Amino acid sequence: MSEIGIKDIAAKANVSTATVSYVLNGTRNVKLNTRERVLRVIQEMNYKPNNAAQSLKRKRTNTIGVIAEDVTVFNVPEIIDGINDCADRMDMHILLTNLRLDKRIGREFDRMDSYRHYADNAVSELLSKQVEGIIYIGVHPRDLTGFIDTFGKPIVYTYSYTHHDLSIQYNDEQASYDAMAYLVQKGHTRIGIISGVMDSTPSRLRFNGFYKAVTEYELPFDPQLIKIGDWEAESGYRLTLELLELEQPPTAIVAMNDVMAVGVIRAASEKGVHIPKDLSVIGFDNREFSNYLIPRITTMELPLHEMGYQAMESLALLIKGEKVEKQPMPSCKLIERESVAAPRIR
Amino acid sequence: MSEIGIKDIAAKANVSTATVSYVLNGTRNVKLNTRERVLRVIQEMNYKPNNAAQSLKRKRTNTIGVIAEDVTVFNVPEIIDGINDCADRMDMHILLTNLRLDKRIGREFDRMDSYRHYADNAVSELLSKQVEGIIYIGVHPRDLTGFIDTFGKPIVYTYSYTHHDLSIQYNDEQASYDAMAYLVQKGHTRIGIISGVMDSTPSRLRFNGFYKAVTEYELPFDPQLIKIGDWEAESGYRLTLELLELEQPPTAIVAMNDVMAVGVIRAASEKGVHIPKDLSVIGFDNREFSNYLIPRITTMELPLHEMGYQAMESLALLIKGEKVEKQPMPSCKLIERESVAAPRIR
DNA sequence: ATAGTCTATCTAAACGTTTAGATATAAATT
DNA sequence: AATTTATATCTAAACGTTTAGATAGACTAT
Repeated sequence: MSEIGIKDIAAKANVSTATVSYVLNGTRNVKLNTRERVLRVIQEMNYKPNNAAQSLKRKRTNTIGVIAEDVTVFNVPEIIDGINDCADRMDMHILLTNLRLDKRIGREFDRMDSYRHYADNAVSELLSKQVEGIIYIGVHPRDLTGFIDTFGKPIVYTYSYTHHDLSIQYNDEQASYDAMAYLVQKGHTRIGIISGVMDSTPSRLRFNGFYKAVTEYELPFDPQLIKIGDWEAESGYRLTLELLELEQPPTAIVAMNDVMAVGVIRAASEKGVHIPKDLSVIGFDNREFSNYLIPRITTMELPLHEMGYQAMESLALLIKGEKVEKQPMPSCKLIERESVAAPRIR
Repeated sequence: MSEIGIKDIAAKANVSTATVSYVLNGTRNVKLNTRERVLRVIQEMNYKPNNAAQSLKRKRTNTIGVIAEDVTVFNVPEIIDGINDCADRMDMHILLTNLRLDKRIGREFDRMDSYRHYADNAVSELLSKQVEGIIYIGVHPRDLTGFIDTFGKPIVYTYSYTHHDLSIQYNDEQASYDAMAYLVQKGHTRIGIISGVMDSTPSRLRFNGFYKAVTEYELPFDPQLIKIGDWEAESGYRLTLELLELEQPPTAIVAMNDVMAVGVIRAASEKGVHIPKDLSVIGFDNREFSNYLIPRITTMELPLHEMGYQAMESLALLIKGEKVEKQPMPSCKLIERESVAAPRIR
């Protein structure tokens, strides 16, 4: 702790501590003369108010907790950046807790009790730290809601699908629809889909967008074109091979993430199928590598920064006790690169 | 704030607040009987000590500040993960500040005063928040040292080269040497280098490792094989083209980062040079995409987690006022993949 | 000149803990 | 039984701010 306190300033400036506090916070008028004197002393002595004391008295910490399931997952830093960006403007600070879920309890999540244990702990510590609210970044927030509500602190979720009022998400259905629309506009009608695991909400939503496009554009619907992947590159590879072996292969493939798109490229390159001349590919996520592959992948960028920003905005509103009306979901943005072209005329 | 305080617990459990505090902190003996009673009441009322009050009295916040120049830079989250991992074990919390340097003042850093402004602000706020120390993650920490030392709080730098005692870095020279040694062991003697920008310390250190290997293994030294890049893919592309046009082109290339290695691959693929049969490539960083390219790039992985962990460990020591003896630098690890093979016999 | 208004500053209590020292009770020693 | 020692608990001050209410001085309106 800095050893010098408001008393030292008051003494040296020949005023009461109250006056010092007033110039610091601007809560009452202070004569220009004395204000300047106080400010000078503060400067000279390098005084910084003790935030612990302030928080105690003010009953406000200006701090929120951010719980991330794993900060090293690709989309998390960008979200944090968005949160931070907004927090900065509102003079809020971020107490970060990284659950390290994958590393601690493995990828299986078979032991949800263990997950709850870590999550509860994190929340508990943050609450004790007097955070004014919490933002949760991750895909496994179930059950957390009830727990936190016990303490009457607001919480908002990002990057996760909860039934909780405040779950900030991007418009997944629209994104998928837009990807299809883009391909249709390029002239494609036989479009293959490689999905993520079926029990994930993004997969389902993206299918919705897909079907919506199929019916709206009156595309011929062929169930053979729909392949269930698992988000990993290998599944993209394997399923593309299957797609290419079809009697009438698709002229374009939508992979529900860039990682699987990598598999598509690998399969195509092995089979001598040229991308984009023989086959167009669209990915999702705009992962950095998507710009480094040959060809550079056209992909749907997720509005991560915006999501973080919006989450912080909503949380701030909740903290102030204001109603937060549902905002429009931030939407994805198509990044056009080299992996899409018009289909060959046969 | 949770409305219930230690007084409420004390009242309901028929003891003084002191006793409650003792059972909470274990600072004095409390009869088993009463301890249990107090604990029960605490449970029932869902009481969490007010951390602001605790900090104020204890003069300890158990909080450190982490300043990142940009959390979205690829290596930062992993470092934060390491810090967090260690902090967890020591019951320390992390107050995160993201400078967003690139986004705020552009990539030029021509306005270092502006940088100082943001950095100073961040430090100032953290100090006011009573952090017990600071970890700085970034490459531009100059001048910060003096500023913080003013307040007598310890600071440790990561991922940056300072003359400050406590700058946690990995062994760059060794990494470069190891990369060379690996290629030599595969049979290469004509090895091209594509460096990062010359005025960066990593570039210089990696050159040192390179020269060390050249002399130790008595490789023929040809200045034509040394190309100065700028960390970007395009430079890797352009310089590889130059290298391939040499009368006697190299049989292997070390690119000082994976991004430039992408350029190497692009150039090779355009020229019909097969990797790894005709040309071997090693990158640095083990970026995620390096595993998705064709071929998968063999690369040097940076010990980011370990650096973060070590930074936190050292900081904790400093906070306790203990001397921290210089630890051995964490070293990089070669990730063997598909981009290196023995050179063709001609 | 007197009362009323403003303005600038001060006094002192409060925020919710921790903790040194006081006190009361029980156990051990004589 | 009287004294000492050990154990369990209590009392109250302190941590460094903020802020309601008091006070004093200067200005305004009568």
